[in-house]
Amino acid sequence: MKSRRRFWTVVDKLEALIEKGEYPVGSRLPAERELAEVYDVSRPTIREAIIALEVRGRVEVKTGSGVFVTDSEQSGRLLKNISAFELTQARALIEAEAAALAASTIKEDELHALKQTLEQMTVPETADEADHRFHEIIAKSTKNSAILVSIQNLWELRRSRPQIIAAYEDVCSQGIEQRIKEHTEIYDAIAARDSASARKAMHNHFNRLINALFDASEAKALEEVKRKTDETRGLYSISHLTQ
Amino acid sequence: MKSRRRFWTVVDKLEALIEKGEYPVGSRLPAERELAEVYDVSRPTIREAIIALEVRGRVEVKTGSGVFVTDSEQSGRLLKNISAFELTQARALIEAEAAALAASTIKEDELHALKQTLEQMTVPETADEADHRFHEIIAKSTKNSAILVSIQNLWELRRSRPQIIAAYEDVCSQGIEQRIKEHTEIYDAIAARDSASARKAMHNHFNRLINALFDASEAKALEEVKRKTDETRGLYSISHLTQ
DNA sequence: TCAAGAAATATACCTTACCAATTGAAGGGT
DNA sequence: ACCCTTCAATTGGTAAGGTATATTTCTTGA
Repeated sequence: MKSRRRFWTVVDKLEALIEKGEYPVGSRLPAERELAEVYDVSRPTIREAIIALEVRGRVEVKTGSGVFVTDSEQSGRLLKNISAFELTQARALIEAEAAALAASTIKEDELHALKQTLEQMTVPETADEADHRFHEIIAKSTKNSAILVSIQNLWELRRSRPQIIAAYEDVCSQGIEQRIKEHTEIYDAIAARDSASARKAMHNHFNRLINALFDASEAKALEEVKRKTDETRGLYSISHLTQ
Repeated sequence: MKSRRRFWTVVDKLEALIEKGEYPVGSRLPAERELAEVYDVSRPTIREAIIALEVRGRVEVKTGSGVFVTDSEQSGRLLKNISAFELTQARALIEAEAAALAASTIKEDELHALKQTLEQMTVPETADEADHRFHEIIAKSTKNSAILVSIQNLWELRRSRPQIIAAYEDVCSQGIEQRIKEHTEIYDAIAARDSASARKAMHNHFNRLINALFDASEAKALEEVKRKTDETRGLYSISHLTQ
């Protein structure tokens, strides 16, 4: 039941070579016919593999000239090294602005849906999902798809990185009333169409999260690590950005 | 200088049909040979197009059975409908916060590199590239990878959507001195480690861009369209968000 | 009648072989 | 020194046909 299509194996091999630095950024890959011979497949199969790499953004094909390694695999590398602190800070900045914007663009039905998530947040089973929906409704209420996808991307990041999931799990379970209180403050500000307060409330929400993350990591850390953490706490704080 | 490879046009057409609902989620596409006949290309070309769609996650190929439309084209659908206004507003909000953050996290060498881009901006040939680097250096200066990738994603969006490219081209060419002045104000604020001013300067920069975009679209629009544009101008304005 | 197995069919998979279009460099003429 | 032509290398694209796999249809036996 193997039977992966042949070009995928070629894609994997070429991608590995690019990763390894065998084909540096900007360099040209061997000609189609050479690759066909090396990997013992036909030329169309090589073409398919190269198209897959092209769609993935790893290479660029120049007609009559050759296939060249693209620069872009940097962002993929970046994604792997994002910490929970960075993610939270980014969400704080972006979602605070989204909340401020939403305060003036949100519609009644969205406001109603937002209030409903607050109620769902009191039930432990649906709390996490409600949290997600709460932030997503605000993002959608901005009526700006670019902001929405930015926030969705960050959420996806949180969902997909194991280390970040672990970090959040420690934090979310504790302080349920606090969590609801913060979300309620955000809701109230948006419902009152108060952009500045909405921004502040969202900042406050995430600032508490960041500090909770630090506390959690502190609890786990050894003494010498603890000292380092304190030093960098200031770097990821957002409290000084509010006014 | 057209000469896009043939399979891309097939990809576009198939994607459009999927988008349109001609091929609903879960349904099977016509056979290779049929598609080859319909679009008047060879079967390998059809195969290439399908592989591109597969890598993009739009379809799934089942050997011996057919190629089926995949469910998860949601976010891809969103990306297609982002207007230049939305993109600019999103950049305004996010990059303004990035600038505010960078004002307290930027290092001397980054500040130096930032100043260099200002000089390159005076040369028309390198102005656009310098613009890009200017914003990228600020993003990197935040020392937050999540913010960096968010900003990079938005830039990639600007680079890849033809309609957005067109909209920006009309605007960027005009008012070079103004553009440099705005960037200089941003630089000065960051160099002075003044977060609030940096945010304000970045807001100002993008706010001018948004209005220029509206003016450009107004110039092209007919009378009745013009009226509508005026009505929605308030929706994408960010001036009310600054303090 | 119905269910299980076998054959036929439809489909994607992969290859070989060929020609066309584009690029870039080498070479020659001014 | 410069420009133009030519030519080799490369990718772009096509045609035709055999292979492997999945699905459907048909046969056959209980």
